[in-house]
Amino acid sequence: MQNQLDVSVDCVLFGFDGEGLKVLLIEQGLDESGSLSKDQVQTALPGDLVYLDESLDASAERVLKELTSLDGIYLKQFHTFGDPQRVKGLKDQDWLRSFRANPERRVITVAYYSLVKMEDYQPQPSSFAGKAIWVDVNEIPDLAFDHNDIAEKALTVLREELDSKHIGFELLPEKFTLSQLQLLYEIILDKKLDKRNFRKNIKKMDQVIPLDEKQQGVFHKPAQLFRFDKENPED
Amino acid sequence: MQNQLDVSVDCVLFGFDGEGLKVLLIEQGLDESGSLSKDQVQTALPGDLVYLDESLDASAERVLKELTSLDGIYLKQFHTFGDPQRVKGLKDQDWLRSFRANPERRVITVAYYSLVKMEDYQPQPSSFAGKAIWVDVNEIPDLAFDHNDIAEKALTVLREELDSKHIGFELLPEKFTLSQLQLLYEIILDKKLDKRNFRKNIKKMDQVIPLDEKQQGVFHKPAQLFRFDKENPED
DNA sequence: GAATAAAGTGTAAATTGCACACTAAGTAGT
DNA sequence: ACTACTTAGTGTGCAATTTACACTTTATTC
Repeated sequence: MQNQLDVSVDCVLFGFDGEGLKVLLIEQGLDESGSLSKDQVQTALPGDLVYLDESLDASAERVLKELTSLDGIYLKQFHTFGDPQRVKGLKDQDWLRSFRANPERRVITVAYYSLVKMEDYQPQPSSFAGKAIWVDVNEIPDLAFDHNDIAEKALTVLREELDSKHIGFELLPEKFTLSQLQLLYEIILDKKLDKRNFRKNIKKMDQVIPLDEKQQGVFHKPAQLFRFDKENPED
Repeated sequence: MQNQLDVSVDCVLFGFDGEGLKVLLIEQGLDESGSLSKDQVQTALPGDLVYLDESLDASAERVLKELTSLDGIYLKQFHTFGDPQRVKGLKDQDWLRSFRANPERRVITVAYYSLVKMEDYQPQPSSFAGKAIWVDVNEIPDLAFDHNDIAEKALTVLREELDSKHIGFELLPEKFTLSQLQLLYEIILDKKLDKRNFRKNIKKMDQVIPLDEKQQGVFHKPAQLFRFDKENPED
């Protein structure tokens, strides 16, 4: 009595570059020859099959680490996608065959999202067969499988969890100004926030610690820098 | 390139009997002889392997329907459990063998929770090999696999989603009083609520509709009855 | 008709959320 | 050194929401 599906993890990796919210995607060619003709490029979320002796969380961490060589960053399981046709029924089965799944088999995927400081991001070229690219969340192209659905849901969940979990900081550099933080919130939530009210709220959180340091290299009033203290439990 | 895991769904089915919040569990004997010696009984959440051509949601609905023969009731995926040892590494592998999974294989499970009116619950004896029993959430015995973790997480998620999704009503009989509803909320949230404030909040929701009918057979002032209108979108 | 048991109802105070505009501090250019 | 520019930083009043709190009503039972 078995059903024998393949199980993968996919990771929606968010980054922020000061302009827009980005997602990391993998661009992958059809063949291994290295010759990428434009219309044979497939774009997908980073993901991999789960190893037989590895937990789901460990698997997602591994995918993340292969991309960024970073440990201990925010990573959250948010949904499992298991439509029978999500992989099998695709048009371009040739591409599939060369990618990672046997097109005769069904793959369900456990999706995680993750927030990384782009300053820490060090692409590891050899880890995925394709090239890693950052794409603005508003400009995500057609992705493989149901990865557009996965990315969309990740963004929805990020928005829902942003306030309650105070995770926005994870996307900023080590030291940041409150204006940078506010801009990030505005971009994620896709709405303007009032400066004074925003600052009032932030200053209630004692995970946000002012530094004895000011912003440098700007031609206007330099801003106070802050850092985020992960260890300090909020409530 | 395959990993070949088994995938199941497990369902945490909540019910309310006016006293406490209950969970439906399946009691299962070691052998098929029908002779259940007490210490060979295993208790577990209802669940099953996902069929090869069936979506995860459909699979959870099927499990639910096998138990209750009910359709269209609230059912929500809340987490996927995939520790490599969650099934394989158990002590009592003999029992496992007879249950539903090959102990040599790894099973990951997508967990759903669901809310059912106990008045609607009609156990379908033949659908699961074992006997279905309602157990108070505070008195859940040792369950198979990691089912205690699953049940605990389901309860956490139910608490979190109770307010935002207005799903408490799903647990009450067709016609209910506000006191019954308040008691249910108090039990789920495990705290006392203020009667007047509670009623103010409920009366804001236009999904809760007063009936031209009063409670009968009580030795005190009879209460107004209400029903819940699922169709009316809240916001 | 008296006792009992739960239903049902309003108000005031405290808290939180929201809108709103000016001063401060630095840089760049003259 | 002064002016223009640009973003940082700060407080208050009003509205809305949340919280705390106690008595009257309506039925049943004896």
